[in-house]
Amino acid sequence: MSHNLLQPLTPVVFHVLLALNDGPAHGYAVMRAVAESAVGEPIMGPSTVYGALERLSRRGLVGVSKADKSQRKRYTLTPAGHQALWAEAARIARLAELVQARQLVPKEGN
Amino acid sequence: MSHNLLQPLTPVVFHVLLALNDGPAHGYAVMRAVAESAVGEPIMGPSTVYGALERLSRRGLVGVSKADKSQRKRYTLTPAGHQALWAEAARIARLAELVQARQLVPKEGN
DNA sequence: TGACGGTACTACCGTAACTGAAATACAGTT
DNA sequence: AACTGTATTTCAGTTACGGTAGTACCGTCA
Repeated sequence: MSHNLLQPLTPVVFHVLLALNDGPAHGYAVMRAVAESAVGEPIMGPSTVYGALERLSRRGLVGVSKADKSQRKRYTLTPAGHQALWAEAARIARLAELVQARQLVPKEGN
Repeated sequence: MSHNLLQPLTPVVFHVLLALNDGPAHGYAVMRAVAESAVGEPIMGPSTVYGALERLSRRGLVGVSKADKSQRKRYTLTPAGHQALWAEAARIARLAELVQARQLVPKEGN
């Protein structure tokens, strides 16, 4: 088993993997999905998302393939990518408990 | 309401603020607290923690003062720091729900 | 047809953050 | 005096992030 050596994930990376967890997609679709799941967080422009996809593919967490004859690329979550996402999900769950336990989580409007 | 312009927090920063939430402390104590609350995440050495404290004080999220005649410095969470911590706690809670909703969160040992 | 808006991706580049390694300093013990 | 543990600093290297901007393709609607 052993760990993958990239934890914790940065926000972009997490949202990108989360998007791809719903199935393969091309970059632009990932961008939209990220924009949706990351409401409240600062907007992530193209370079941020595509940059993350690029880095992730270099590290083997996502696979890339030319979709059709168009300019599009199809990004897919690899097993390693799944694992990284799970690990991060677990981390987040742990942090959420921590935060609960200490009774942070205030209401909107401090 | 309005946002503070530094979100999301990086892991170090989050754990540091969390540590200081229990009350003022000096750097070394923060280091130990961080090591404790960040179990499972990669170990953060002195430069990481002190570096974060330094940046946080520059941004006014923590205040610094000389403790006594010793070399120690006393770090305190400012109101802005509290707010940032709350905001991050809220973000984490949101992510945890997201993760729940999508039924990530596997069991230990994948 | 030609302007326009939406889709889809790429390139460049500065800033800032993180982190390892190592050095310093002081206090108390042995 | 050597050693251990506390407490902090410095330095240097890498990487990620994110802005701005540019390319390209497609459909549509006047």
